[in-house]
Amino acid sequence: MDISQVAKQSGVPASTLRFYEEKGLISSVGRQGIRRVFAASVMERLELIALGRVAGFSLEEIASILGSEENPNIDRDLLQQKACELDNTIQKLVAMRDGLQHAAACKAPSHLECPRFRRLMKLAVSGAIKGEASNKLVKKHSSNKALQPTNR
Amino acid sequence: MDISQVAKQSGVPASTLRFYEEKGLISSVGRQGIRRVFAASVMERLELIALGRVAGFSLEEIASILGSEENPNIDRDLLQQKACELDNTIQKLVAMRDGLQHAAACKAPSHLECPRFRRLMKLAVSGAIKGEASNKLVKKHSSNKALQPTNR
DNA sequence: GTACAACTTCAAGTCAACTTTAAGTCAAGA
DNA sequence: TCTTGACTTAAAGTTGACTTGAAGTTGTAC
Repeated sequence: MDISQVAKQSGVPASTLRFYEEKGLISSVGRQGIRRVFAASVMERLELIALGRVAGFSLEEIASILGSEENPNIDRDLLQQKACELDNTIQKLVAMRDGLQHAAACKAPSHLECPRFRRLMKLAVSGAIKGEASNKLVKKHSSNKALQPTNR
Repeated sequence: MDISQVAKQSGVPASTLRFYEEKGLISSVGRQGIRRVFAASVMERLELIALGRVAGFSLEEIASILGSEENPNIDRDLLQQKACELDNTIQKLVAMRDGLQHAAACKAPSHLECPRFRRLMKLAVSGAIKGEASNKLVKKHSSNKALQPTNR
């Protein structure tokens, strides 16, 4: 596949594909003349990258999770750790979704005053402020300093 | 509360608090001389903001969800829409978490080759690439240009 | 009453993740 | 052969979310 095919099929702009290649997130199988040639499997990788972004991981983190295309990563501890981080995130988002949903239906003058909303948010919120930094900072920390507790 | 108290208790730097105030995300109840004075309720708001960030919303979106502190937003359609967006995100993240978790335990040489992993990811991934842009770009489009198609 | 730490504003700087631009390369059709 | 259009690189520009710095102000401890 050439870059424009990948771009068309994936919806990811060619400029982004080049950028991702430069960052080591994807790789072309070779060149035809000066032009990149991609394997079909790059599509799957792009989807995983997109997913990782939705999950709040940085490109650098995604790279470390996925490893190189030829020699994929199997750092099981890292995977498990990311799964945990994600699970924490999910729990917050679920509470927030429920909070939003309730707020949309609630007749209280302001959802911030609705006790149900506040209770839901309390659930979601525990540790959210420090939690927010988690995807970014914990990674940073743990790559610098080894096993820090998950709770920050 | 003065800004340093809020900063200390919330973990949010004073510079960020000023930045958030400038952006209309929080507001001080007044000044003592030149210095901001915050109501205790700002803590709750900061937690909601942090949560919104984790959920992948931009500060602008969060502002529109929360409304002003005195006159909070009750655009129920918006809340419902955000709840839906969040639900889509959550579903992807759940599949991804399960995928990561499985990959961490799986004995296949590379998780990209493990059929279970691939099946989980397929679930997560459907629409992830276009989905990723949703929180950011769809908002942009809809505020700039009215109804543009979701695909960029 | 004065020193000074902690606040203030405003402007500029940083960082990640891209996008855009300028200048060049090349395969293919008229 | 010559043009054209899709690719190429390298560098600069953009955006969102902050952070940092410089220069000024002020409440409080001495």
